[in-house]
Formats: sequence, structure tokens, C-alpha cells
Amino acid sequence: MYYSIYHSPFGDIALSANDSGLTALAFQAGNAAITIPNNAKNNVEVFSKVHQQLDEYFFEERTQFTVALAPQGTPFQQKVWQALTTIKQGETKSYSWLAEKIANKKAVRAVGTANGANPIALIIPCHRVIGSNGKLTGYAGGLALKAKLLMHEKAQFRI
Amino acid sequence: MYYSIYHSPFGDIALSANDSGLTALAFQAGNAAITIPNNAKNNVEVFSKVHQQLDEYFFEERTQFTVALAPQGTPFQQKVWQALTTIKQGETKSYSWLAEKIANKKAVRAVGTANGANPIALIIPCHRVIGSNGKLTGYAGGLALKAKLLMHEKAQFRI
DNA sequence: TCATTGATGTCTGATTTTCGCCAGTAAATA
DNA sequence: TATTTACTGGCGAAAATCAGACATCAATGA
Repeated sequence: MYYSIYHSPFGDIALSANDSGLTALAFQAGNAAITIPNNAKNNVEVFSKVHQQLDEYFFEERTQFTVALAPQGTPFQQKVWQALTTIKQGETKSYSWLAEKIANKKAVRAVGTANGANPIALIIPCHRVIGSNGKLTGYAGGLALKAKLLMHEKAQFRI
Repeated sequence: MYYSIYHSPFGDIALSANDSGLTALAFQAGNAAITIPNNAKNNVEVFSKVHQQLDEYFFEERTQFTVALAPQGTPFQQKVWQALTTIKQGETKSYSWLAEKIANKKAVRAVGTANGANPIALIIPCHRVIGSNGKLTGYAGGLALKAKLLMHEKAQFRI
């Protein structure tokens, strides 16, 4: 496992990766902060690519990421996270939309849980899923951060 | 937990105790050897008493021990070990005798297993239990040691 | 508009159940 | 006499089951 830190305008972001790709991206200020081991290595090619694309996301006009991902999770979670990647920047979708997307219309609450377990924030855009009534509902990094991200992406939502 | 070593004519014996009493007595040469932590304390009153009584057992005529015991085990094991302490030096009993003693006549095999789990060898005399046909059957410290102990106690058995 | 309330599917941790192991024994073979 | 067989109870690890928690939602009623 490899680790790296990226300093974003919205706070420090911790990155981790294995030989297959990125395994985690977490805002360190939120509930999902990553603990980085003392002997962590960070000289991995994937990190330079991620750092550059994050620069472009925050300071220029990048609207999608092209990095190898290797999130660890159950089959159900994998399906949910896969579905998440189809939501484009500037859009928001509801939890029930997400449930239908994975052909399991009734699993709205389970989808919410899987959403909360998303290890690769931002790149797997769990922040683009909000309640059916347009409210933000929840975010591991805190609702304030979710709002900032959606505003940065010029998406619509309510408070 | 406190630890101590006693050098017996039949090999080194490891002792451990807590504030309630002796918790283990194991021949280090057998399968039940105890690993002693580096920071072990050994200046405990119970040990001096045990060392003295072991001296008397091996080199004089002591036939029973009077030390506070605190063996850790399941209720069933506790019952078996309690029953063991009623077997006097020079005697041997069978596993089926032991099963009847705890009012569970059919539990002969379970009794054998509990016997093998006895943490305080010698003082809880599991070595005095042998097969119905007079053979030794098994001993954590090895059958040779079981034989030596029974000979030392002038008990009868077969090979 | 807001709080409440069922009915949802999945995950997690805890609890319960199952299963193989054994320091045995007696009866049945050979 | 030695070997096999069936039966045995409890232990401990593993598997199965269960209860609770949720980043939901639609329908209620105040």
C-alpha cells in the first residue's frame, strides 16, 4: 500500500493506492480520515497523475478523472460505486434513482449505506447523490463540504 | 501475573500465579511449556511456598500440597480438576472413575480432554489418571514423565 | 411545511448452531 | 491378546443465523 497527501482548497486529502490503482481518497477533516502508517511509501506514478488531475479539477475545468481505481468492497457496494461514476459533474441524482440504476429499486436505504462506504470520494462522486426532495441528507466529510463541492460543480440543490 | 522457575529432578518447571493463587505449573520439556514474558515479576510469597513444598515432594516425603490454586477453565473443567484433587499419592484412577465422580458417567472422553487441559500439573494430579486397562494412555509432559512420576509415588501401572 | 411512521435491502457485529476432534470404554471380531 | 466398531460429552473453531443500524421514501396528520 502506498500513501500520499494532497492539499486542496477544501482541506487536506489523503490518498492511498495499491499496485492495481487508487484505493482511497478521503478528506482528512471529515469522518472518513485515513491514518497513514509511518513507513508509508508515496513515490508511485498513480499519485502524480491524481495530483495533477485534482489541480485541474479545483483550479481549471476538468470534469472527469481518468485514473485506475481499486476500491475494496462487497459485490453490492461495487455495483453502487460503479453506478455512481455515471453521474456527471453539475448533475445530482437521488438515492432512489441510484437504486433503480442497479436494478434493485427497493434497496434505497442499502444504497445509502453503500454510498456512505465509498472509499474514493470525489472521483467516485458520492457527493452528487442527494435526497428526493433535493436536500443533501448526509456526507462523510460533513454536509458543509458536500455543499461546497456541489457549488464548485455548479449543481442545483436545496438546504 | 507472576512467574517463576523451579528446577526439579525431572526437568525445569514453570510456575505462574495471579493475586488469587497459582494459575499454572508446567514441565517445560513437555507440550505444555509456558512462555515467560520478559517483564515477569517473581517476588511473590506463593512461589516460595510452592518451591519449598516441591522440594519436600521430590526429596522428602510430602504427599500433598497446601497452596492456593486459581486455575482458569470452563465449569466442566473446574469440576474435573476438583475431582482430581481427591486422588491421593500412590493411587491411580481410571477415566471412567473420574467421569462417575463428577456424576456424568458417560463423559469419559470429555473427561480425558479436560484432564489434558489441566493447567496445574503435579498439584492437580492428572498424572494419576490412567486407562481402565492400566495403561498410561497420555500425558502433556510425555508418557515417560508420567511413568517417572507414578514410580516416584510408588503407584501401580502397566506399560 | 414539518415531524412521524411503516416498509424497505444491505452491512456489521454478536449470538447461536454446527462439526470435527479427542489422554475412553466396552463389546464384537480374528 | 490385539484390533475394530459404535457410542459417548464437551471443547473450540467455523459457519450460519439474527438483530440493529442506516446518507430513503412515500404517505400520513398536525
